Amino acid sequence: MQWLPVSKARIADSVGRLVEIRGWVRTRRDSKGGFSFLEINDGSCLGNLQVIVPSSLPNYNSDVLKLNVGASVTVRGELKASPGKGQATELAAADLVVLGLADPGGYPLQKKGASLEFLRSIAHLRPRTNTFGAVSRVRNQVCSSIHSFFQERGFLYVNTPIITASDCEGAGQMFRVTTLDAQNPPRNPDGSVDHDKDFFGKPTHLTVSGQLEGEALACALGRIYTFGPTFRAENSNTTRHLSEFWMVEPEVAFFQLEDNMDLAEAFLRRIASDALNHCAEDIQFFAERIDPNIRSTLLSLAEEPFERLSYTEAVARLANSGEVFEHPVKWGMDLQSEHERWITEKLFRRPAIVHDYPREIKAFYMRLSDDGKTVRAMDVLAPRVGEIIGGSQREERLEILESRMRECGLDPDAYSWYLDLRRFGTVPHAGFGLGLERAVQMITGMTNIRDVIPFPRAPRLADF
RNA sequence: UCCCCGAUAGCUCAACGGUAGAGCAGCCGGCUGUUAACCGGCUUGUUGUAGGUUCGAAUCCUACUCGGGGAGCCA
Repeated sequence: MQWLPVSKARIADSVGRLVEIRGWVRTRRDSKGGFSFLEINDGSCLGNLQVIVPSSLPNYNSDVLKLNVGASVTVRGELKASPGKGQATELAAADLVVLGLADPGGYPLQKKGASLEFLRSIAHLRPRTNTFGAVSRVRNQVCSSIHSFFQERGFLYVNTPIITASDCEGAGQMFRVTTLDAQNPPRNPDGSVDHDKDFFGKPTHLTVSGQLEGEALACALGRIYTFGPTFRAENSNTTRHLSEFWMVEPEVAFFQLEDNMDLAEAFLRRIASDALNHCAEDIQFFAERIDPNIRSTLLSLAEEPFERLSYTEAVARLANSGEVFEHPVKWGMDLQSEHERWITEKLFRRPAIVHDYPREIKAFYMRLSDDGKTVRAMDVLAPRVGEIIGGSQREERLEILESRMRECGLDPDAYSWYLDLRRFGTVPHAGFGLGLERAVQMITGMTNIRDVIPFPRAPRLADF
């Protein structure tokens, strides 16, 4: 007798098979006609398998009638075509074993819907809900698509360090990594902390980006991508920020900004179409329960080209929009959320790539354009989610890169290994970063980023 | 970090300053190839915490804690 996942047991082709099902009870309905209905979910798909348990089973009264939401069971029997509506198949139970009961007095998940806020407080149990199951399966599909997309294009999956000593990448506050005694650290004669006594002999932090190391690898291997955890110690409390999140960072030698934009667009397109093709049942669930427009959003994402416009064009469109913005628009300022939303949600109603930003508001490593005013940066903006990808063509000219560092208040000597990439065999190259959780938000329609990662980390939030 | 909103039964929510309620879950009974099953009955409370105003506070005021939304920072 074969152990079959619910996803397989639910398809009509499985009728007639003798199978074993292992999972958790979602609901029980008793019939005085001499049997009970159980619905079993095992996480393999959104739908449950209906099980018909006859009262003739020896443990019907002692076990089956005690089954509540959340109980774990194994059931054996024959899969039959279901005469009822809502499912193609059902399992005629010949044998049922209870692995663990779930006392309804203490088990917080019952048949009535619970709020997402409440589910956040029971992060260890919310994977058992329809919503979080669907999110988890879509998140898995997105991860799979990421690897497939790059592997098919000859990218090497590389791993960059989690612990980093480059502590001034300009990408936000960092978490310190240390083995020093916080109460009583070793000190220099002048009273400052003696970092030479620390584990690595210098201050170290959790990475905020693998980009700089990724550039080193791309400038040897050609096309690479990283996919790993990233840490930001910013005290930001929003529906689209996490302190610990997963980021994908491709980096490609000999790429210019236009190539980079093409790559980013094809990448997001692939993620959307894979979700539509491989997670249809879950997407349908999101359309019914989370965001009624999610399907058309994904179809448009998968099929229609993104809008592209320069920062200068964007500023002009905003200035002439007739819209009253809280932050007045003028060239040189960074685009605010309200501006990004207007561009993606009002002007185009789909993703847009804004490129060639003023040098003053972008990072030192972005390539300076001939106009001297802008750098070859790009942001992919998505409706509702905001900036989902940020990237640029990198500055490959040594002297200009050094002067840009000084301009940004950084000491070039601290980046000597990074500058070596320009000193020896420098090449044009470009790359970008995609926030995995924001991608999952875009695909699912989930509005709070804390609901698309199993155990979210945010300021004052490190439970479980 | 700033602004706004909120906290009532296990969950989702109601209750004009005047005895704290409903649905779901649970328990008992009925009915039924059922589909968040259905029908009847029963049970469920330190109204987030601490103070204050008042004859009387879930309701008004203050502080705190926690949560949500928005802003900034960004992916």
